[in-house]
Amino acid sequence: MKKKVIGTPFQQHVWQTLKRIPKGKVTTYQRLAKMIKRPRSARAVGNALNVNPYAPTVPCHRVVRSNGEIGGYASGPKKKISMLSREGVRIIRGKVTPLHKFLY
DNA sequence: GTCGTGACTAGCC
DNA sequence: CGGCTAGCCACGA
Repeated sequence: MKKKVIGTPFQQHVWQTLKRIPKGKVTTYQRLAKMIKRPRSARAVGNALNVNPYAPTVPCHRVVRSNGEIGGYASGPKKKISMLSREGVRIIRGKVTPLHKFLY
């Protein structure tokens, strides 16, 4: 079994950082971008998640916007809300509440 | 709350 | 190889 999915160091870093987030916690695109030394690449981060070959391995549903909004999800925003709600994250009107409390 | 601009990468022709 | 477009976005006015 040789999983040689490299893609780009950028994407790998994004996935690795996202994977290290504990359950019941969430993060924002901007914060995640800063973690990977690319504070201006919040977009690239979102793009990386969209193409992530580790879909079930990378909890992309734990990533929300800085505004606390769910943003989007490759499998459907409803799914994202359902998963977060299932982990104990309170979603009100499609937004994480209180976001700061669940921020990693 | 809305509008417009900025910054980064991947994919396609 | 070179240029252009789109994306799970963010911030300031």
